[in-house]
Amino acid sequence: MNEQLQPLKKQPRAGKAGRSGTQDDIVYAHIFEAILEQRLAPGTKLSEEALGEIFGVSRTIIRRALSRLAHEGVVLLRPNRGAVVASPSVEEARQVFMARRLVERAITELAVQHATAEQIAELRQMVNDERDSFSRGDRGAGIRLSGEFHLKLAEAAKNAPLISFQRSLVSQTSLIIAQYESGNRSHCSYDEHTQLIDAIEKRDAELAVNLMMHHMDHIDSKLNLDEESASDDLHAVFSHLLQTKKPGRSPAKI
Amino acid sequence: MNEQLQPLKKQPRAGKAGRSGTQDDIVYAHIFEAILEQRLAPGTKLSEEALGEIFGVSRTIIRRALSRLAHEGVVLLRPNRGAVVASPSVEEARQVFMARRLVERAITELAVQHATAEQIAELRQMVNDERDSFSRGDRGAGIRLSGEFHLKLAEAAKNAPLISFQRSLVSQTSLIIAQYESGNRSHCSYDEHTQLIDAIEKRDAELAVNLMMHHMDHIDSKLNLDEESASDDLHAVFSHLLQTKKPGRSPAKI
DNA sequence: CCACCCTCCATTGTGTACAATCGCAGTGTT
DNA sequence: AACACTGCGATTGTACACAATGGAGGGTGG
Repeated sequence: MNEQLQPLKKQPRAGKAGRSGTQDDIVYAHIFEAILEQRLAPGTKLSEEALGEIFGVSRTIIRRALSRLAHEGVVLLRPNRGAVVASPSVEEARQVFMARRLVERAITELAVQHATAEQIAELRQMVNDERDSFSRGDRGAGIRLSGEFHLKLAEAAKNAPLISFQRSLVSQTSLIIAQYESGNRSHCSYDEHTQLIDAIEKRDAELAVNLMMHHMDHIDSKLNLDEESASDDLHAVFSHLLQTKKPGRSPAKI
Repeated sequence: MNEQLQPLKKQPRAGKAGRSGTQDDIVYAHIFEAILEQRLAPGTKLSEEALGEIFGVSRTIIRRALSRLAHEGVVLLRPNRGAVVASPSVEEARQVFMARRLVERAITELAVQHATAEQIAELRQMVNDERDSFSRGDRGAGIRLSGEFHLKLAEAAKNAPLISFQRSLVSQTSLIIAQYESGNRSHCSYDEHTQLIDAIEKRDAELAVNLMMHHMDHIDSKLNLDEESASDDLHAVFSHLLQTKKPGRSPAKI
């Protein structure tokens, strides 16, 4: 319980996910990354004091980071009860995916119009990084980089509200993938990302949109969202305990 | 400087925009409403201490409310410099409107599928309130209610991420309308809202979407987004002071 | 007279103490 | 034995004190 990172007071940019300036960004990034890499399982309680001790900052900072994570839907903030890692239900996952299809289509069309050569180069670089991560077997980094690819694409679309929305959707998607992805398959084949970049570079809007939609299909076909897997329905979860002897109210309380 | 609202400690729901429980919601709602009603002009500085004194709470609460407003794009939060009422540029306004078209189309289609009779009744009630506000000449309340109508519609679409995004877009749109709307015309003709509800009730998706798109057209056609109106360009703003005698640099300081 | 710098003040950023709240366990009652 | 109630412990919610930053104004030197 006494371990603590270096106070991270002003180190310009720390380890892996260390972003720009302020402390909350660092805390935010570290927690987010831990969630994506499944070092923090859905439902895990995120105590302010414990986190504060770990990162060497006060609860004030932690609180801001948690608030931001909650706003993006990665963390659930229950009043007076503290924060837990969100555990999206199948229904919530469906809603996120529906919204993403909508946004990704628009983003793709806009990116075809506005992406600069420089941005396209950056996108290619990101795909490389992503491939490296997967070949190293670093699944968490792979999921994260794959998300950052889609976020970068949103930036190429040059529409601030869409970028902000996409950030939230990508975060939640990453969490959903971490939670629901079946087996060990690489979830976001970088090959599709490459093809997509090619289409954008050729300014072929129709092709790019088609590729993106197929990409979306692939992503959610790899998830076990089809009625099975972890359910919120207590009856379903404990159905093996339910004896079908009498249809009375006996199983009502576990 | 000494005036202060009643401490608003635990009054279940105060005045006009008083929402659910906690204090930040109240502060948030009051500031937001003040911005919409143009009692707070774009660019106005929002000092934490001053607001804290006005609402009778500590800076902590104010800070949270401001942070939330900033996240919705209604307030601009400059590090170490404090918060100001956002003053969206023409370009930003365009981006918001583009995103709104996208979202409203999806919301309309989903609402046609999922809206319950009860929700439709609520929507009709909101249109009535909106009409009342405008006939009373209460422009601020009108803009706000009109926004809430679109938000209610989003709720009928039953997609949490879309609702959240729509909330942010509606907030920003309201600010833009307050800032750019030409003259005294009612900006969001409740008539169009009524027609839209009718189409949704008849489950006519195509008609509903068409009406919504026309509605969007109307809204931004009423705005002076076409290069003119309140500009960021100081030279343009103060052009009436510029004497065309000499093209020297004399007018550089007012 | 203008430009630069330096000090001071106002305001925000952060840490921490105290208060309020919730969940849980122990106890008593039916 | 099961339920309800009450007190306790732990954790979050709020306020406030102090530190740090940025801007404005005055002063000095060129």
